[in-house]
Amino acid sequence: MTSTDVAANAAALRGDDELAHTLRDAGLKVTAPRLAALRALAEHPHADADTVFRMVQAELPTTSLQAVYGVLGAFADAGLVRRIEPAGSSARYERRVGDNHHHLVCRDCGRVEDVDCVVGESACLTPGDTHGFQVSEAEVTFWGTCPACAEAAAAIAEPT
Amino acid sequence: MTSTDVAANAAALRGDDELAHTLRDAGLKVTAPRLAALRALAEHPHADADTVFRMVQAELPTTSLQAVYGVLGAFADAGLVRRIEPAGSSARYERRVGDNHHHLVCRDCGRVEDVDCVVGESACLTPGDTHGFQVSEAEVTFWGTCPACAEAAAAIAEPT
DNA sequence: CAGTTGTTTTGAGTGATTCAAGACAACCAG
DNA sequence: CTGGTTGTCTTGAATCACTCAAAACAACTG
Repeated sequence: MTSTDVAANAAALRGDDELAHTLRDAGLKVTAPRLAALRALAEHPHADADTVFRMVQAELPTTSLQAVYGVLGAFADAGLVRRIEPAGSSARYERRVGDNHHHLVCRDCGRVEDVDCVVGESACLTPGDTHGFQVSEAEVTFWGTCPACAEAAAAIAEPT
Repeated sequence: MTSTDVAANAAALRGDDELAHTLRDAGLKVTAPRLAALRALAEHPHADADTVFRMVQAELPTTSLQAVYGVLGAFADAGLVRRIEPAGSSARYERRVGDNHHHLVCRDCGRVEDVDCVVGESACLTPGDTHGFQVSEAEVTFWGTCPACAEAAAAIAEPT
């Protein structure tokens, strides 16, 4: 192990310390796959299970896909991550939780970006007729085309 | 066939006439499974593919599930129905299309109800930061508990 | 009424996710 | 620092919603 490796490792451990606290505070045991999953979600804020799996596997090659599903499920149950399921893509997980933010989804490539609520929350949160439902949350998804896909579409429509 | 059957049949045919127009106007051929699917959607305004399948099958026993998927896909492509995919349930189809209305979904049983947009459409439709996306649509889903599930939960929490 | 085009049937396949059982590891008490 | 308990991970298999493809069939056009 070189000295840079040592430094990188120390930094990773320092980061892991914080992540470990996050896990313990949520009442979850601290394990390597969980720390790796949290790190993966920090790097890819709207990753799907397979993306998390590949990133975890990169450092812990024995990790199974089912373990990742288990980890993500436990995180979601503990309120540590939020699970979103945009129509047409597989489920995505994000650590930004507890604030009422919404999503912008690309119809072509499925890319997801966060957007903050534009109008006041209370207006967003209250439908006119609740049909007797006890409404607990309003989820807003903006559908559109991301810059990359818009460019790609333009290139096809009008080739040079 | 009794006289009431004749009357019912005539009414059904009159109804089918309207449905046939709907299909033709959308550029689709008129077939028995399609008429049956439209009728199923009129009766169950947020039915999933399997529900439509069972209803179509009740009057056309030879109809296959794949035919229903084909029919619903053709309807969606033609803009005749809107396909919604609430997280955690299978895709649902509704004939109410073209107006910007939203949905109320029960977290427990998946029941879906329509709600009209509360705040002005334009406010709903514009996120603060679009991240360069060309935004075309805003989809709002209200999550909550339907009256039946709320009652069931109360009964479990506080048994007599 | 025959031809063309689009639809339906039949049969198989896929991808995301879940279930179950046993091996294993983290955390607590001693 | 060690053993027991509890929760987590591995392995292997199964499910569900949905899609694909080819051939049989039926709706509309002329």
